[in-house]
Amino acid sequence: MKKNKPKFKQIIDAAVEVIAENGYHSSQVSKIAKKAGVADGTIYLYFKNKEDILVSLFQEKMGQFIEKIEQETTSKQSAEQKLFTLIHTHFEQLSADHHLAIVTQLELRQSNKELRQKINLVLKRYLKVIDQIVEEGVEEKLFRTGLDRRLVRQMIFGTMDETVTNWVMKDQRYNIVDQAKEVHSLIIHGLAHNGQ
Amino acid sequence: MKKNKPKFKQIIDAAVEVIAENGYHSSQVSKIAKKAGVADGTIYLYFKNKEDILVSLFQEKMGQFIEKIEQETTSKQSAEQKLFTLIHTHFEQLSADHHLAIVTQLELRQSNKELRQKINLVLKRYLKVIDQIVEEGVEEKLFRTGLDRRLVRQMIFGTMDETVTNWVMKDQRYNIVDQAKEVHSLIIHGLAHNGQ
Amino acid sequence: MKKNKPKFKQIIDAAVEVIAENGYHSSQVSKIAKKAGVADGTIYLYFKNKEDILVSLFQEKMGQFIEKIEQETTSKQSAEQKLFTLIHTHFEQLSADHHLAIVTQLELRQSNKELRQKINLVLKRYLKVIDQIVEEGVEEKLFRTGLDRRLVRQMIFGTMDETVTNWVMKDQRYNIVDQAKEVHSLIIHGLAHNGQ
Amino acid sequence: MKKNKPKFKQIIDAAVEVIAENGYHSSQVSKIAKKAGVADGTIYLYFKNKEDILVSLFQEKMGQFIEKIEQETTSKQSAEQKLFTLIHTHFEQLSADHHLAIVTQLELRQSNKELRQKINLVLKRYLKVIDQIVEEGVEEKLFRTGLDRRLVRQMIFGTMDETVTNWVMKDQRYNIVDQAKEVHSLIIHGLAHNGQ
DNA sequence: TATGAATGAGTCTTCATTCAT
DNA sequence: CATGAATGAAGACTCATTCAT
Repeated sequence: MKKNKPKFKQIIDAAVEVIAENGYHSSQVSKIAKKAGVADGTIYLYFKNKEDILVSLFQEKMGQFIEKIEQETTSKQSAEQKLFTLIHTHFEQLSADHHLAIVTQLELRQSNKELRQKINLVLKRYLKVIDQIVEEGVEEKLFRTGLDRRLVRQMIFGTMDETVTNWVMKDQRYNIVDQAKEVHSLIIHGLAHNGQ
Repeated sequence: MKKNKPKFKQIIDAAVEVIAENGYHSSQVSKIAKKAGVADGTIYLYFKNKEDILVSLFQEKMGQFIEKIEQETTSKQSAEQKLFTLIHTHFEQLSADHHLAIVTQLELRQSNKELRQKINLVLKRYLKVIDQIVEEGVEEKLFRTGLDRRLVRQMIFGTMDETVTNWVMKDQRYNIVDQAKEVHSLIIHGLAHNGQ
Repeated sequence: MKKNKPKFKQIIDAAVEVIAENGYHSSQVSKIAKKAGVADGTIYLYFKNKEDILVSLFQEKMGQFIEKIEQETTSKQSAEQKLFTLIHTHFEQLSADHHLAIVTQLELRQSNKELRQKINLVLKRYLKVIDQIVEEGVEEKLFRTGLDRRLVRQMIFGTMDETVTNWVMKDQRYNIVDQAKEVHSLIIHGLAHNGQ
Repeated sequence: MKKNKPKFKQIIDAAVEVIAENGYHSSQVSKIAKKAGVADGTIYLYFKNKEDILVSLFQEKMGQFIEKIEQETTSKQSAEQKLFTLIHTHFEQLSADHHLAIVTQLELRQSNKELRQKINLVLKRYLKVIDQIVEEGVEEKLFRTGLDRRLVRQMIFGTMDETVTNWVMKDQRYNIVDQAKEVHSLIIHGLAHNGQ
């Protein structure tokens, strides 16, 4: 598994395309191989099995995804700005890669429990970023004290995830990046009147 | 499809059990038939095909699920109370049926796009309940004006859904009903200080 | 197996219709029962099994078919006239019952060897009629001597059968009865010049 | 479908054997694969589906069959000799391959309408050969004028086909090639006295 | 006699994976 | 490293037949 070989990335990129275009269950190894321009057998020189393609795909793509979010957020001053940047960058990146959006929001969820747990492992790094921003917010006295960290994380991630999934299922017909501000506001202030 | 025949429900209940215990991909029709105590062929007297079992399962179980929530919420006075009741009843019902929780949060998501769209059709009724509560909240001046209804709905549903999914993936080791109050608070007030 | 019960004929008539309309392989017992207006199980009070419906169908319908041919031919004087009448009546009867034509020429041939041998048993009576006409023709010195009886029978039956089959496969678009004269002539005189 | 691969022919030959020995309806794909010495899945590298095996079988075998008849007949001078050669070669070839005789005369007729139409397409080439011989016979003034070409073709093909089928159903217990002369005579002269 | 709900044996086809070249 | 032909396990679905009512 030499991850710096061009063929490794070639195959992963082919997999994203094939899965986005055909759906998870119609994405046979042979189809991915064909799109990547290699023989079926070659896949198995770079990946242990089919599931390993998917795990690697997620690691590779989500790795970059999270890295970008880390970069963008650390440069911001306040927790509030950081949270906005996180939401904005999250939406922006998936908006920029339609294939990836389909794959992460819809197709990859059709995998079995085992694969999903490996995916969650990758996501942990993202959740930590969220946790830290929340921590900072509390320290800055921007956020309430006594917040259940896990629930907060679930609200933030759940809201963004549901928002992106709905956008994908509506065939990405509107601009999701535009909604970052409002989502941010909802998370910060909730539904109630500011004054309350 | 004779939905009032006892065998119809027998098979659906067997399907919930089998899928929860074995996972979606290891749930062969023959396994469901065996658990239901009928012959394989009998399944096809009550369901068009395997996918139809899943769609019917979701319709049947979610129908009851949503009905319960509708009942519980309408009796409450304020939008705030209604929202709390919705969250509480949502958690309570899934908490009471561990198998169903696994099936709806994890296994049913492994279905293809087509099935998921049928599932979304059923969910629409639930989303309407949420929408109406939000509407009432705005009218009562409890909630802010100018809220993007779709985003609000996605925050509410996404937060609950993510919360339940995390609970299921943690093997339901803690009491999720206890969290209804905090989730409700997060949705109403967001992260910011009340005083802001 | 009380063959004079009306239901017996009811089922056979339904079978002819169903097979003609749906083809042999799409003619399930349940479909025949429905068309006959009886329950599936009732079929088995009148027939041993599905194959028995087909054998009975052939016996019943071919019995009448052959009987008619026997009647028509015996009244004729010469072997030449008898042969013409046989061909004409053969064509006429199938022409008058399109469903039966489809069933005997196309659909019933899709049955297995065993069933086909039972069918041949029924046909024997017909072949005997042909044989006797040939015999008479030889005695009348109308036909050549030294004819191989079996081959002659095969020529006569084969020609008629192929002619009807072609007509059925061309969706019965022309009048086959009109061809009786020419077929008769071909069988009597063959291809050669009369004068030879 | 790589028709020049040896495995293609291997499977077709196995299919002929299996169908001749077990009958059409007891000829499972797995049985054919086993006889051909390949895995079940290998069948599907060379054939689209089970029906495609049968169509290909008929095309392959009948192609050779007709080609041989074309070769043998063209070298003959008169239409009369050509017709004899056609009948003789027809009988000879099926006589030489007992399995093929069973398959073409009995088993392949158990296929559905769709398949039979594909088979008829292959047969068209054969019927054209017959038509041309008849045409030549008329030009040579050997045959009568005013003959209905289609009926003549049906007499010739029907007689041969019925003759072969009877021989196969009698378990090929006599020598059919010996009958070519008499069949030829019947077709040329019919039943009537030469002198008429 | 008549019903029709229930049975369960039987089979084609797919596709991830291997391995000889 | 790369190939791609070959493998073979696995499963949804049909439908003739039965039998309790």
